[in-house]
Amino acid sequence: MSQTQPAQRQKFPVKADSGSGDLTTCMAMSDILNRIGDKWSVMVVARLGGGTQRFSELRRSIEGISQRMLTLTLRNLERDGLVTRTVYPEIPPRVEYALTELGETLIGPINALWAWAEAHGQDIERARSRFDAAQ
Amino acid sequence: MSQTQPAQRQKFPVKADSGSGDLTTCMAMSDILNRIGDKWSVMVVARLGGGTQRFSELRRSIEGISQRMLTLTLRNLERDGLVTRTVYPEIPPRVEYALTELGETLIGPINALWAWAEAHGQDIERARSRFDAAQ
DNA sequence: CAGGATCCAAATAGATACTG
DNA sequence: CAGTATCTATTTGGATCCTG
Repeated sequence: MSQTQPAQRQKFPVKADSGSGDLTTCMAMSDILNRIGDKWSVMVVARLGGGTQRFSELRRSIEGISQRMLTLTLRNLERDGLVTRTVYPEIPPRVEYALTELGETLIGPINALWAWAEAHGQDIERARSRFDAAQ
Repeated sequence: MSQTQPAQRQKFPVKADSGSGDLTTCMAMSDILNRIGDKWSVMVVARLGGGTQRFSELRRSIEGISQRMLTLTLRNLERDGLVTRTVYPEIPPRVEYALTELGETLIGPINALWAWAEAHGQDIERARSRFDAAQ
């Protein structure tokens, strides 16, 4: 809704040239999905899209996430260069997380997906009920 | 997406108050990600974005997918109303899969993600190496 | 050809306890 | 506060065999 959408000139590699040209893209895609397609990453990125947040703020704002999973999710996002982790050597400790520039570029696509979810969630729900009833 | 049926969406405890309406979207988002964020769904949808395909065509075009996973993935996509399954009573059997209208609407967001993956795959790769080296 | 059924290995997630 | 460390439960995914 608010974020900039990256210009998108590229069509799908559906009609792949028979070369292996977009195998790399497939792999990259698979990779990306393994990263942001997990249970919590998108939620975290979305949250950080609103600005820097501390660990406990994230934990409170993401309903249902366990401490462990938040830690792991943040670690992985940091590893992939999507999130920065800043430790302030105070007592009690304070650690702040923020999106990197790379992380910010993800917000566009995520928003697109978010919008889709918002628009078609009920369609899926209904399709599911119909399908289940038919069994 | 298991041997049994469920693949239930994540249940988020809904706060009574709000006014933010954010939680519903969160639930829907969680839902969507559980569907299309799995290991193969996006690949299958992408493939079907190019038009109707038979089971074995899909299997060949999606490197590394097992028969079982393709079956399960297609079943779930069908259940969610994203894909249609058409059986032709011939011998040997022919089964064709295609996107529904709902499924087609997913292609936009998926393309956005795809483009992102294409554009930033190397960045992630490099960030990862750097992070791992720093440990 | 397009799967269904089983079995098993691996990856993920949650709960709990502990720490600087 | 912001984590680690463990242990366990659940979910996945793959291999293999079987069928109309």
